[in-house]
Amino acid sequence: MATIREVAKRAGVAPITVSRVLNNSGYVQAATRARVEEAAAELNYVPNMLAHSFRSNRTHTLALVVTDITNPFWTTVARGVEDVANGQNFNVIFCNTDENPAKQGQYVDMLLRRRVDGVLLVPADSLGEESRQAVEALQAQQVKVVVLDRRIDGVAVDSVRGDSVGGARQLTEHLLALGHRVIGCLSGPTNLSVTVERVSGYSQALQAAGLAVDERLIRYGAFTAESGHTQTRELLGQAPRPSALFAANNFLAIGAMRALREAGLRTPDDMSLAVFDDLPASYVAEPFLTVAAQPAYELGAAAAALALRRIRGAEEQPIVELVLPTQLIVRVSTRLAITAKNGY
Amino acid sequence: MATIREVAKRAGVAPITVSRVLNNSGYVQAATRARVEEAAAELNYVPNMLAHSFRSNRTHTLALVVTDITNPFWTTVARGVEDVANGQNFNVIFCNTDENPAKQGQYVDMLLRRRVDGVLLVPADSLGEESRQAVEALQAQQVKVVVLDRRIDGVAVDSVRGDSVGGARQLTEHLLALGHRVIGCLSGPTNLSVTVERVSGYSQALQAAGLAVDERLIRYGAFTAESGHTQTRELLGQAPRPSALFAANNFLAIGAMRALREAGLRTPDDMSLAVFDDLPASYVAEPFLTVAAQPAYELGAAAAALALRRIRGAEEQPIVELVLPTQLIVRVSTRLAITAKNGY
DNA sequence: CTGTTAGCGCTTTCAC
DNA sequence: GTGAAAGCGCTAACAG
Repeated sequence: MATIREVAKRAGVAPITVSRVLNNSGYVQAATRARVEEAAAELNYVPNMLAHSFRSNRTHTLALVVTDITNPFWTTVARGVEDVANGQNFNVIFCNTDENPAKQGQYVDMLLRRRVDGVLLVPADSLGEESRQAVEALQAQQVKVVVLDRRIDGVAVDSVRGDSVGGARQLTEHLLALGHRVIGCLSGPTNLSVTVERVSGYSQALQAAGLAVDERLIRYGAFTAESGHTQTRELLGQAPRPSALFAANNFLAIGAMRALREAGLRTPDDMSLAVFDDLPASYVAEPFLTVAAQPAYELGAAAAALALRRIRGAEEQPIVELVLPTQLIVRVSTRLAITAKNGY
Repeated sequence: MATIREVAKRAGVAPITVSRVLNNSGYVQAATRARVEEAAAELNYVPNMLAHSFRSNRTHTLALVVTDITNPFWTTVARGVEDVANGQNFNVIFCNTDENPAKQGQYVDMLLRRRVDGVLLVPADSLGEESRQAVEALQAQQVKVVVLDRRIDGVAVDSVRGDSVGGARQLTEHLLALGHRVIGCLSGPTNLSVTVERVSGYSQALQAAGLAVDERLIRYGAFTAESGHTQTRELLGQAPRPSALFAANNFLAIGAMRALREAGLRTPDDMSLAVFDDLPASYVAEPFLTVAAQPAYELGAAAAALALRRIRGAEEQPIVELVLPTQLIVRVSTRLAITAKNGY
């Protein structure tokens, strides 16, 4: 495997000149450049990026640390990241934490050893101690960090996320406008900012409508179909029984729909369902759920762009906190309460 | 940032001893080891994997080159890859080719420069020239390649894929057993082995049942919802009109369902639908489609394991060609032809 | 069991 | 514009 030295010899120049040609750095005469390029081609030269990275301390690598790439939301985010990164000659390493801070910590160590230039982090426990430490550990080694989707408090770091409060409020307002007065809230783990914010958006909408927030109607759990199933069963088994559900994430909604079906309830006839996060159009033949859609691709793309900007040297710029709006898409899983079979 | 030299100085040993401790290579006395570890901890030492990789020519990195990570099938494969890789201290770089051989070529160049240890490649044009060249270019630089999902002929390379022929035959036999005699076939690009094999499985089942293969019933296109939509409309607009459809991939089925709905046809009452590839359970509230499910996670895991095995030095082992069986899951999108409204 | 020497392939620094 | 020298941090090869 040819080295830069061999190319230099063949072109009759010094290695450094070859380096300058290949990296487009410094001035090289057109004729010299041509000779170098010819020599490189003849030798089938493949630059050794390891040596390059080692020497220059720049790996041209981003890491995307998500909870589970299997969730279509993260998949779409990932695609946005990859497209932007690839466009700027960066590669992306993917990591799944499964919402596990310990696993997140291991990944952070690995990424530190690897000297990745930037990390896009979806904190496993955004409101906990460990995620903040992870960010600080990364930043201490000059790794550019962008916090994705969730908020971490008490640390100066760029962040990109969807408007959880706004989206939840939109959906709840929509349900209220349809006449629903008893609205169940399915949500996630309490240590995540998105849970807190979405429940908060839900509560805000109720209060703005002059309604009291009934804690019995708010469930917490995991952002999974199983948890959505459990939470829904709990809500169905108690009084007051809701005429509509707000699901704080797509998987929760899937579980809710299963529980409703098992209980012999139909959506939207017996129960309206409004959901945070859409499913990609290619997954569903007949879009059905009323959702607050986050711009998943754009979130990923923006986060990558932000990280790359810092990596290119925008160190002095002020911290960026990007909150992208959600889009309310009314489909057929929600309907007027007055027409619902249960009489609300 | 502390180096191995500083750790060595602090521990009163030579750098190489520190290296041996950190890499668990060679013998080191327990006491020495303890001192080194203590020194490393005190200095908050983070090994420089760049230097390590550069020197040892091993990056501990795998690349997964798929067509589009946004397809839930690839997402699941990716998860399998990542889990196995991470378990052996490897990281994974993801690349999307969008079925574009040129993009694939660019990625291969990049991965070559990066000196990744292994590449799991879903060839963009498996039956074309460029994918074979990509594999050969990689192998020429000692990169371990595993071809995923699709077949590339004429090159000695490990491969892992689902049983396309068998799965397609299973589904078609199922439709035949239900009494369907005119079965449409929606399929993908002709330059992919999976297209050829799935159409072949479809044809085999027909022939085994003593039926002629009617070319008018076989459509080709892209593995997308849009194409499934188009292909279905074409089939609906011609004679003989099928009473059942076989879709060679999940996205095709989504498009087919849309086209059927637009045409006022219901599944399975007016048209049975059997599909290659399942959707992950967490995406669908009510699993509906009769499918031949590929073990997506296992495919990814097996491919990663195979690559890692080669990387660990199983150079001399014979070429492995792993074909994992599909599982027929009969749900409610297929039914007896005799009961169908169109009178078959 | 531990150390010395050398060098991976490239780029930084300084000279011309 | 181009080059010579030095060295990034680590480990292979060989001593002891």
